[in-house]
Amino acid sequence: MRKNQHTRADQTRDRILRAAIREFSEHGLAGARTSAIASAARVNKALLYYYFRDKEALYTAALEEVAGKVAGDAIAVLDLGCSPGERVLRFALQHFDRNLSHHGFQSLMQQEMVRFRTGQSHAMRIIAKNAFEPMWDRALGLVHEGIGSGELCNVDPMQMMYAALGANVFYFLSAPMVRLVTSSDPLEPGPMAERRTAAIEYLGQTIFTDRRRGARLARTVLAAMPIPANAIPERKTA
Amino acid sequence: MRKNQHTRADQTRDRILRAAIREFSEHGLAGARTSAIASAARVNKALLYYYFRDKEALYTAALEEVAGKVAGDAIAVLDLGCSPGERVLRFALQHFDRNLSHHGFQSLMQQEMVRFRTGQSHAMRIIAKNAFEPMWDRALGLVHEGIGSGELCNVDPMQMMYAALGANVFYFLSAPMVRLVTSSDPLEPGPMAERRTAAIEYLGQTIFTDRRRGARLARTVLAAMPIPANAIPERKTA
DNA sequence: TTAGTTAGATTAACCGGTTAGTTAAAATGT
DNA sequence: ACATTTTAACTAACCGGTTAATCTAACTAA
Repeated sequence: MRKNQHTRADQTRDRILRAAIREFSEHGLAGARTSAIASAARVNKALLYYYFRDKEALYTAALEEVAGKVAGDAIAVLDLGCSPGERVLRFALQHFDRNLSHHGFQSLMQQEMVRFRTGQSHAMRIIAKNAFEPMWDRALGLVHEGIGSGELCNVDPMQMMYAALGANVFYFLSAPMVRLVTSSDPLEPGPMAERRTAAIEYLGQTIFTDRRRGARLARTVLAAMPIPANAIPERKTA
Repeated sequence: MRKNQHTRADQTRDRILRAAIREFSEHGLAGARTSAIASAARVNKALLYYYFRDKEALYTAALEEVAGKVAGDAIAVLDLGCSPGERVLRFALQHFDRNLSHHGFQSLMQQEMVRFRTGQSHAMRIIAKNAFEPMWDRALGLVHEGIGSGELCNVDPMQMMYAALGANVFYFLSAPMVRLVTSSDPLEPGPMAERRTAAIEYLGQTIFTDRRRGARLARTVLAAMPIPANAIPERKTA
């Protein structure tokens, strides 16, 4: 079960996968160029087909890699030792931070949702079962537990999740438009940090039965989880 | 300023544009096939190039059409005679309904956001100025007014918008995944109607200073705006 | 008459995928 | 210990299909 052997081959495969994630997230399946992936991975184009059956298999592999990592990180947070309510806050904040530091991942997922909805996608079923179902079950169970113990308000867990995660997705999705329409740039460190704080505080004030406790936990969580560095900076090509 | 002349030419142009919107929203700029657009519009391929310079110009035109319509509809709601708070609720509900009945539009916008963020897109600047800026200014002004009159809670209008619209976008975006992960389908009429109600009621309870008033207005708005028919049904191609 | 439209052939570029071959290192034989 | 064979990793060059876009010539409706 060794996943990351230090052999040269595995390093190469990994380079290809990373390059693929980037290319696909920026251009979609159809728009991505295999030659671009190859050169970004500093590899000959034919080598892509040595490691992966075809373009779509590479795309699927990229998707699974991303989904696996996202779900794995999330589950680690969901299994923390603190109270259910605090874990929900941490979960939401982690989701925000993932958008911030790896928003290529999020683009990839979003594009795949569109692709799947229009009825072309085998990958989705697989990553749903392997990655997202375990995560989702845990998240909903957690909210359930929090409601049971009286910590969280008694609302449909699903609806709570939409509120918690939707605002994050929308913030990053609309950022380019907001930058053009207003004079400030939501992706600049200042506004970003403000929004990050606001999102968690808002959540703390709305999902807890004891608002005061919610506010305090929000502050705790924000203090415990620092703003991550932007791991994969955007390259402005055009 | 006659926009929709009844001449044959304008009808044809319109058919092309509609077909383009659909094709681009389902497959993206790169994935869309001009031949598919032509045949969907029941038109010869050469005619596309009679009306539009090239594929990208057609794409841009499709985007402008969508943006214009969205912003126009939204502004009509924002300029209604009722109180600012009620108009915000109507605005949010309209946004939900647009996702429901024209979610091709939303896909198109989402894809373009990704495209723009990675630095390829002239269209965005144009539609931001012409369509979204007027809409956005009005929406924010409205919230401001509502806060001024004491109807709405004194929170950053922008943050309120993220909460109001984000959950909607995320609901539809995640629907395919949720369908696979849970046993219920968010896009079925039942869950859909439930979510629609929940979203507006939630908003009513969180943005108004007088929660009771918010709840009442939410009911009013829900009663006044019926669930629209799914105007552009999905065709499952694969 | 003329703007709108079709049919279909054609071109040129692009791009996914293949092929045939190279290199390096590990495995094997002696 | 050294020669050899095998295997895995990798590359340069190319092929064939696809696709956007053009052109010509004719047809049709207002």
